Amino acid sequence: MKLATWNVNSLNVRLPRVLDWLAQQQPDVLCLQELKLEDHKYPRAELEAAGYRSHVFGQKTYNGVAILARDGVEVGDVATGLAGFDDEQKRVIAATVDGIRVVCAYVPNGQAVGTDKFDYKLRWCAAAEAYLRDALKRFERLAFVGDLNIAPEARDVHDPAAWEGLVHFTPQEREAFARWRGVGLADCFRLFDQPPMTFSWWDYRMLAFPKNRGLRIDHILASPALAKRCVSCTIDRNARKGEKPSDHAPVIAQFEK
DNA sequence: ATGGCAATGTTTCATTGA
Repeated sequence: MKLATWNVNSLNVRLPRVLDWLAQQQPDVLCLQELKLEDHKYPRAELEAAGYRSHVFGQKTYNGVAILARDGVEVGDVATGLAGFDDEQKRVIAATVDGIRVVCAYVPNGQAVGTDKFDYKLRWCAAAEAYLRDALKRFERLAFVGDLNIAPEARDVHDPAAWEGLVHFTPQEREAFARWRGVGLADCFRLFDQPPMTFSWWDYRMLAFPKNRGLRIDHILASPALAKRCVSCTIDRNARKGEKPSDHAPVIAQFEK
């Protein structure tokens, strides 16, 4: 199964690029974040015409997530939000897809250390940990994917010295990511040799993309039973090129049966 | 060879993102 995740930074704006990308990559499952639209404005018909069925948890202006599955791929048990964590922001949708529990998440940005938003991010990450611990008891094959908004290690940051202590690369956030790994999830990208300086997000400003000044903050994490079936994990930086790109690139993992 | 913020709504600026 080919599984991908992509923060599209407005599906309204990005739809043509998403359709192109689906035609080119033909994933079995695509998890989207930052739809920035309500469910009734979701371009369901266009995506169905492209051969994908969608499960959507949308929100106006901010957030919003979806799981798309190629026609013929079985999807069941759709759930939204983090059970037990009261959250007005639409950041999580989960579904069982072809026997794999897929949790599609848009982790809060956190703005800056010391702000309410940073506290919310840390509380959110702790709630996600509890959610994942419970999910791992119920689903042998589990994938936790999305814009997790944390660069887990120095090699995931173009300039770790400059970023140390800044949001996305604070010790507290790295610890939160480590705890997700601690419940039994593997970072699929690091199961393989990777080119150095591979990132999934680049600022729109300051020539960040051409200079490759990015962060690896989009991830596919897998339970032990799923990780051992992972045969590749890559980031498609080509999707960051050209006209009107998202500031994030898709992460793609392939799992054998 | 990439390109020098982008998207949204509160809309001609403010807010948010990362």
